[in-house]
Amino acid sequence: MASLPSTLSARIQAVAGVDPELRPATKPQFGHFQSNVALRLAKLEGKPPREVAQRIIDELDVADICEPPELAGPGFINFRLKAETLAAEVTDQLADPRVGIEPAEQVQVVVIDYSAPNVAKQMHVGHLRSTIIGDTLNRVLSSLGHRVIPQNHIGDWGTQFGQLVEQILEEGIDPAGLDLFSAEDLYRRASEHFKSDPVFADRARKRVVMLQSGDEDTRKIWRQLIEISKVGFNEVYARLGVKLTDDDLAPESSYNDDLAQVVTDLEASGTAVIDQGALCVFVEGFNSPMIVRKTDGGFGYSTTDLAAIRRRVGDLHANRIIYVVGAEQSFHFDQVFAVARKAGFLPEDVSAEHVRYGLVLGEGGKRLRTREGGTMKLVDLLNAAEEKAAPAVAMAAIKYADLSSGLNKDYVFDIDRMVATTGNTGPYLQYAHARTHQVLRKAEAEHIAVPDKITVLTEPAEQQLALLLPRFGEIVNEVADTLQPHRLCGYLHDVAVAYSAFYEQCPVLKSEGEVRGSRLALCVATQRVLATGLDLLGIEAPDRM
RNA sequence: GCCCCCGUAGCUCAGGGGAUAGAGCACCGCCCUCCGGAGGCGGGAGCGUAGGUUCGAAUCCUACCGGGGGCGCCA
Repeated sequence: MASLPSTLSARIQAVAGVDPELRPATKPQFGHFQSNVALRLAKLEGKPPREVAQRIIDELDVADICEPPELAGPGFINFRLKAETLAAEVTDQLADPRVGIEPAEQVQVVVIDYSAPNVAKQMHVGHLRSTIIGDTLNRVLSSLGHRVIPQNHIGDWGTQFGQLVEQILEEGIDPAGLDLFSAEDLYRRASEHFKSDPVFADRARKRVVMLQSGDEDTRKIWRQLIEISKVGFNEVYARLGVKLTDDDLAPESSYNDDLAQVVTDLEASGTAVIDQGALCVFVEGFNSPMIVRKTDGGFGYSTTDLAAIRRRVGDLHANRIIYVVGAEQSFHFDQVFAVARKAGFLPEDVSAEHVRYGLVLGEGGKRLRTREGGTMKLVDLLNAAEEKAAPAVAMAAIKYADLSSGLNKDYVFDIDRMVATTGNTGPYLQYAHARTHQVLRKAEAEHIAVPDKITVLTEPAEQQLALLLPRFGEIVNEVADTLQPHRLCGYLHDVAVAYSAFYEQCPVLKSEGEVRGSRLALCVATQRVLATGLDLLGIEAPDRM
């Protein structure tokens, strides 16, 4: 079924001949929708804009869905929907089990790479962004019917594990008894030991080789470190309510066996060449090559990422691959994608997108780094939030604070602002949702039936709300296309504001007859949009707070 | 040096070429005999600079200034 705006848009286009660029009105006094088509046509036709607009209005036949269009300002055409048209639109949405989210015409397999914490280290605030942005994209794309395959690319490989294992052996620690707190302390000790003691450093390097060559004792300790890390990660995922499970783990180490083949293929095809001792891929437009095999014969993370792309395309059959990784990796991913295209690992019909989010900055806009002492563990943030509010509300505050601003911008970390429960926040949306339930609960207690139709929309506050609700599906599509969750946040905030205004200005239970019934139905419609929208953001929508 | 991102209110942020640039926080003043005040209403204050494209620019282009990030063997 064509949406109302698209129907209206088509009618205007039939008369004007071009896309009317129908937009929601910028102000209530301009009606519900506006078009600037006359302003653009005026130049072509060599006539005054208002004259062009008037001609369009005269020829336009929209009397069945709109009040008479109005000519305004320099040549805008303003449209005000008939109340019954608006009511029918919301009623349709009310009857739709999907709340207006239209299933995608082309179902895709979408791989989303997100979270990616490091083994034997606690997650920090930077992981928060990747985790919850990825979780939201997962939910949004899934809601449209796409098959989403999360990939949690945990850091379980590399030279640091030689240091860790060696330190464990030296201290005689049972790694199974560690948790992420003590593992991170161990990590620090191992790192310092490595720098200060050449003998230890040498043993650590040899231990890396043992790990890589599959020495069983070394592998056993390594596996235990991974196990205790998974426990820690899963605790955080559970608290955050994100959907990641152990089934989604795609650790770096899982690509080890593919790396040699990747490199062999690159070399065989002539894509990679030896330069200064290292095997490199040069791609036009990049001022440095990608090193796929180091001079010492080892592989770096670029090679791992190429192997991951191959698996995602070849085994997982991805149509779209999304990486939720910090903006500082932009060059890396641009290069990985370019090399993968050049090597034929990434076919033209598979898209690869880097959802880059800004750095987490501390006070004063300085980069927040563990080494600088400005340590903020993710669990500390969660704990701080839960000191101020119940868990569901605290998580809503944190998630919304993170999701509601644009991604491609550095991010000033302010714990007090993040856990605020007033203003444009997650709790505000939850509160609006709880208020819809409050009204409906009372209606039920008083045995007042809730109709399944919106019939009366006379008050401006009712109309504003009714105008907003049916846009839900369109907004979800926008998020799926642009991968910008903050658009959904902004929309839901608008809905919550509109509901608050409605709530203040339009008594529901105190009104009577058809008006009361219609307003109750509007409460249900609002409740469903807020609950569904919050769910897409991974935010709980309690019935009461 | 080269490349990328970002400069909007005191602070943190929205603004898909269109009408008088919007929120929140903070500050000031109001609103509970009225379905829950985690709320609502009102107030002051802003597009880094200079050009250009356009009927129209916060938005597109160029230069400059300022901040951040990145640039062959860490991941």
